[in-house]
Amino acid sequence: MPRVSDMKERLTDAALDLIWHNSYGATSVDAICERAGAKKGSFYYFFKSKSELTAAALEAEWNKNKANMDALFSPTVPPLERFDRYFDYVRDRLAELQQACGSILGCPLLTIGSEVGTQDEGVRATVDRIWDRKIKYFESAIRDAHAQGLIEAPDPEAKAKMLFACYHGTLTQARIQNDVELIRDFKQVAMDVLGVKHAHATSA
Amino acid sequence: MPRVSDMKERLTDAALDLIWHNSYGATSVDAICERAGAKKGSFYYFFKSKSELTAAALEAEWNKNKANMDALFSPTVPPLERFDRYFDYVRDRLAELQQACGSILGCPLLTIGSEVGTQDEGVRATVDRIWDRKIKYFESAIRDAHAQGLIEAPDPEAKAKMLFACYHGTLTQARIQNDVELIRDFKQVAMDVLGVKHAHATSA
DNA sequence: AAGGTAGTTGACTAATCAGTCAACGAGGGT
DNA sequence: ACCCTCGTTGACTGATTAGTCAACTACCTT
Repeated sequence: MPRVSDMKERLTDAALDLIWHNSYGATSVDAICERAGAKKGSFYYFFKSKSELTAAALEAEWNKNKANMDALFSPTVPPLERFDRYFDYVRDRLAELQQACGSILGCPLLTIGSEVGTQDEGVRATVDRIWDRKIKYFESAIRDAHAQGLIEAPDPEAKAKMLFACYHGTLTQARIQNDVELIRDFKQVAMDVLGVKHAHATSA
Repeated sequence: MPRVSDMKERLTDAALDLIWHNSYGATSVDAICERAGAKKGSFYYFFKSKSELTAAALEAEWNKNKANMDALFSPTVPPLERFDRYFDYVRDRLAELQQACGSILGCPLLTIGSEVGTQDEGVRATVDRIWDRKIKYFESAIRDAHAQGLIEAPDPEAKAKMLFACYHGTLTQARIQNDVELIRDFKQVAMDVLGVKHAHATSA
């Protein structure tokens, strides 16, 4: 057996998978262990509770995705196009996962945050922290778009927050109705929320 | 003991309360019984499972709120004002509940739907059904606004769906961050999504 | 090659879970 | 006064839950 173990990562991967597919409450420590190929004792060697593992799993997921997000929201990309690329990317990824598991899964941050936010401050704070980091991509793109005169957005932070919330509402509706197309339709809504100037036709 | 019992209603009330405050997974049948002042046997006399009770609780909540929704979205009210009143109403109600329980609770439909949607088809279908009914209020207001030339919305159903999704995203963000003010800010976003014609200033 | 340490094991609690059941109670209809 | 039935009771089951623990293993350092 290797001196440096990959068990911690196997556990966070398994946890995020199961919680994202099902829910926090419906995912037992036993199930996580089974999927990770770990025994109970190993679990509690690395994490002192299911709650702490969940927070760790969310952070691990963030770290995995960060480089990707950096690329999608690269300042070299025209600001409004960054949103387009991001929304397309998420939709494609969720469609892929749907092929594999039958369900549109939405965003784990929202799903988990909404479920345990009022009961588990540790997980809630983690969701909040990562949420803020992701909003920064939106905020920066909005500020750039404003600077280029593409939109009128004197308060990029507020606008980013709102767009982020709307996007997650759409992802969640897609999860509940198991319909990926809502995410495609959102791209126009995003332009409306951003107030893209040359958009006269608000629907289409 | 009364021939006609109010136990069924006590159980649905207790269930919705607990599930809304916490979550479906974190709410046990025992806890529901305790709050309703019922014994286990009574519970399973009225409902054959926790899942069935949850669906019934959501329907009961809908029935309680329907008259109120009808009033808020009365055709006698100017269409865009209906949204204003509705958003204010929900914000006030959530702020009230926050006083009582310390948390912004968001919308139980989304919270429950997002949590159990992939695992419990009965509850998911119930959420979906009620969701559709509520969207009809939006749809009708949008159609009226379009007819009056206040907005450009050739597809009121799609627009209503999108606005509803955005609104629920905002409610959920408010729940996760325990911040009611997001709901106030949403009113401007709603106007953007609707594409209200005389809105040049998209933020402020 | 000796020992320390990072990691692993599986059996073990004690609590809680959803759901069952046979027996009981109190009205209302006749 | 009768029974019938709607509603109630609480003890029960068996599975599952999160979390504990002392013993064990294999590698790395020295």
